[in-house]
Amino acid sequence: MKLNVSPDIFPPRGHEAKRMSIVDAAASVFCRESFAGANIDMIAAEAGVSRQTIYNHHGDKEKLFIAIVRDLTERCNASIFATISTFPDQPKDLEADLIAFAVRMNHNCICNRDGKFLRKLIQTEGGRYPELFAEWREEGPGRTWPAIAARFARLAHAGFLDIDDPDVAARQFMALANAELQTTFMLGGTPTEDEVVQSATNGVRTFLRAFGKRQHVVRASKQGVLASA
Amino acid sequence: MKLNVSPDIFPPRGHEAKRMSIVDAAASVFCRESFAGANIDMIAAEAGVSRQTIYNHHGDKEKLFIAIVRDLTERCNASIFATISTFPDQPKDLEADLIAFAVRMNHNCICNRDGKFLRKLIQTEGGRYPELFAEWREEGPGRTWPAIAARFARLAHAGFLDIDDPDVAARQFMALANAELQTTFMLGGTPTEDEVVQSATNGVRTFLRAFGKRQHVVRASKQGVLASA
DNA sequence: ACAAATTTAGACAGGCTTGTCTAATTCGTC
DNA sequence: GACGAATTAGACAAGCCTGTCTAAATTTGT
Repeated sequence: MKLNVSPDIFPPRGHEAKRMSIVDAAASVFCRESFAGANIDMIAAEAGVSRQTIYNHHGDKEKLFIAIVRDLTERCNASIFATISTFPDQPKDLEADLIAFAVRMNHNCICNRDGKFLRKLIQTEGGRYPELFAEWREEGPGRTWPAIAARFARLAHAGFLDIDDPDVAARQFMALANAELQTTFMLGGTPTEDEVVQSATNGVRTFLRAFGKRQHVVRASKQGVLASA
Repeated sequence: MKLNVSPDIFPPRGHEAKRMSIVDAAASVFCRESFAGANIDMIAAEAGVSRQTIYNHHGDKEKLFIAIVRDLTERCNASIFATISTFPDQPKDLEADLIAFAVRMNHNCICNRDGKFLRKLIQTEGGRYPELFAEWREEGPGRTWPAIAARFARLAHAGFLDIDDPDVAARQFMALANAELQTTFMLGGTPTEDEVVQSATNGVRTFLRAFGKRQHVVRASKQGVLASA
């Protein structure tokens, strides 16, 4: 009798462990060397696995690459949705809460390993596998942007922001939060904690100068942001 | 006696023509295939030149690549400075003039051939030649950002904008103007004219909501977004 | 401890690429 | 038209990489 909880077809457990270490190593090597520059021996060495095992698991280099992108897309999406769920729906301090959200977004979805790798692979190999990356576009941006926009719409509806088009606002929010990190991202670098916070702070302040309720709130005297605490 | 005006060592003129077509083709192929995936025969074919000629001109694949990046950096810098010189110092219609400037920036420096190629090469191969791309960073962003910031500072000083930190404002301006084009850029695509104008328009409007001179003057009763129109 | 499945190291053919070389050809100039 | 420089096509060795194959060693479940 099997005590196997998951309905997977793969019998043992070391098998899955190998599979994961292959995927990890492959992502790293494909990012560092590009698809054409990567070779299976590097990946095998970095995964601590023999070359043949990689072929056993994934068939060939191209199938391996596709598996990596699908894997990264899935994991990144999970991170993004998890982070979106921490969006401040009822902020105590709107500025501070949005800054913290922007910083979380950076940490969990953009600057972390998966985020960096996926971004690099899309940029580098996007042209080579149109259908694969079209798939990413639908599953990724196609689903996450509306989710972020919905949160801003709710915040606006609750009276915290003055937004015409939530979709535009969502994209501008992220663009502003990362405005100072663009050059670093271009070169594949990772910004320091301070840089992330700095960029998020400046970005959110500008965002609130544009979309924050101004004197409307104070005008009626009591229904202010602080009142919700 | 030579009538050669330039002090170059290369005698004829067809020589230079070949050199240029090699550089063009190499940029295109390196971008499409990545450094490792590109091969000299492709470049030779696309340049309409024999393989040996490429070796005569550039020595080897790596030297050729470096020459391409230097060449693109130089040309892109020229475009950027030329475009910066069209910044609206004395705007008649601030919003319209800034939108037009943002659109020019996109056309001449980001969506054009050189801009797309240089960006792609930096993203793709940035990690492989740290010194080369450090050089780009100094010559490119290191010089262009301050130039843009200076223009915004002047505009603020002239009373058109309310800006604390011109460097931050410059980065945020560009980030906002391109906010809606990020996904397209990621995949190496070129946005349509409409998309560029749309993104620039939305970006500049938000920028002006944040930094435009507002109702300080009007505060007493007439303050509306519409008042700024 | 045993049997089945998996992994490993290594060898291997086939293909592709770089960079060199040579001999013939073309180009630009006088 | 003639000269010299540049270009061309093609062959070439050397190296690297993919993907397959084998036989041995290891792991896994019972």
